[in-house]
Amino acid sequence: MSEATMSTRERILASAHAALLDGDGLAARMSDIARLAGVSRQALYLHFESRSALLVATTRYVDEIEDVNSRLAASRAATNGRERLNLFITAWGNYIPVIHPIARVLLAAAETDAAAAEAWADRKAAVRQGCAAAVTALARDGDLAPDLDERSATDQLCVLQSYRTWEQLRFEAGLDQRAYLDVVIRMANRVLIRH
Amino acid sequence: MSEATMSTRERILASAHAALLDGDGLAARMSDIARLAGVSRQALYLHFESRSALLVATTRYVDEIEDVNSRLAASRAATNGRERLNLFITAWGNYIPVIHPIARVLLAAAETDAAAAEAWADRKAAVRQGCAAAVTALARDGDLAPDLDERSATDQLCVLQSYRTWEQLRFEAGLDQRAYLDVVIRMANRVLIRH
DNA sequence: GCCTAACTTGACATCGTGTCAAGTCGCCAG
DNA sequence: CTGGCGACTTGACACGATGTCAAGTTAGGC
Repeated sequence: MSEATMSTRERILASAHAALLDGDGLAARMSDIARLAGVSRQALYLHFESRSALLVATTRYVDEIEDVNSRLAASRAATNGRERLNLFITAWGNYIPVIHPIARVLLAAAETDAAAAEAWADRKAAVRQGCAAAVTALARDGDLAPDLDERSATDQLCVLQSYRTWEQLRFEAGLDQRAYLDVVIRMANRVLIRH
Repeated sequence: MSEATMSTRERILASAHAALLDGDGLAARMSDIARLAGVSRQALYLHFESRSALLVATTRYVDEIEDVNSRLAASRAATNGRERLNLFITAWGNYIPVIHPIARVLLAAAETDAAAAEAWADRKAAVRQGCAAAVTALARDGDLAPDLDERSATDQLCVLQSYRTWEQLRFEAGLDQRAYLDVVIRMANRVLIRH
């Protein structure tokens, strides 16, 4: 979709996305986004209630153009639990960098804004569902560690799959994306799998 | 130390601590802290350069009155690596709730303020040192999983010990402190220990 | 040619941080 | 006793960001 054919709303979302990608996205102001979109600052408020609402909408917009659903669908095709676990970790783990710039700002907004907090909670619920499905598949195969119930196993997998874990391993430990995936897959397998 | 005998600076720090503990600490304004301390808002700026500087100082203040050092010292007395690992996880894991209200706000400030970011980085470096020491002790005993080097083992332990992991397990998974410790100890043992 | 929806323009309220200058008060040295 | 100093107060102000408001412009459909 070229700039010219996009509706104003779409141009705003695309510009918000761009503003968050670039440099210090956290500092992106409404006026910056408006300038990028080539509209007035007030136009933003005609389409979105508030900065938080715009951030939430931008998150959904990126989910859509990056097609998060089909990325995650792959893991559902796995024939056994262990494969499903690894495919899910890889699919989600490779999506995190894509939404990271937006997630960062959304999370900051969530500290003070209820709508942003809820939007973030939704995402996490979705990830948790994926984790739970992988755990269930493991349990069905008899591969789940015998001291774990599915609930606790899901909690533990969620921690390993979390956005914060990715942030820490990538930026604090200094791993590259490949090494991050290797580490998380290793940890998940040791934590969850019977052996 | 009674209120009356405290220096103004100490009263400000104690009030900042109280303000962050209570309810929505993130919303604590300079004027709230001043009111609690019984001084003018400007007095805060006579003792601290900025809100961030006050937050950083408050963190150190709490570390001091809660004696974080002696809490962590216990694990250094362990006679073997596995004991040291579990003692360290317990000691730090039990300190997290204590600094949590302050850490939350400091972290939020760190998103935009370099001094706050550095203060937080310092804390994490200290935790990492503790993690590294536990890993080294495991390696010396020959208990470290053979596919791990100490560097990567430390990265993995740091994730499990992180403030964010605590937050997620306590507030999102809904575990109580005891269950949190059990989960992290279990994960750390499965991830790190040869078996 | 008129009407309407979408957008612009510019002014304004609000809130929190941080700064400034002048004033007050108690205490200590000479 | 007094003068001065350091610590704190008071009130005003600048600034930057969000969000609101009212009036004006413009392009397209009828």
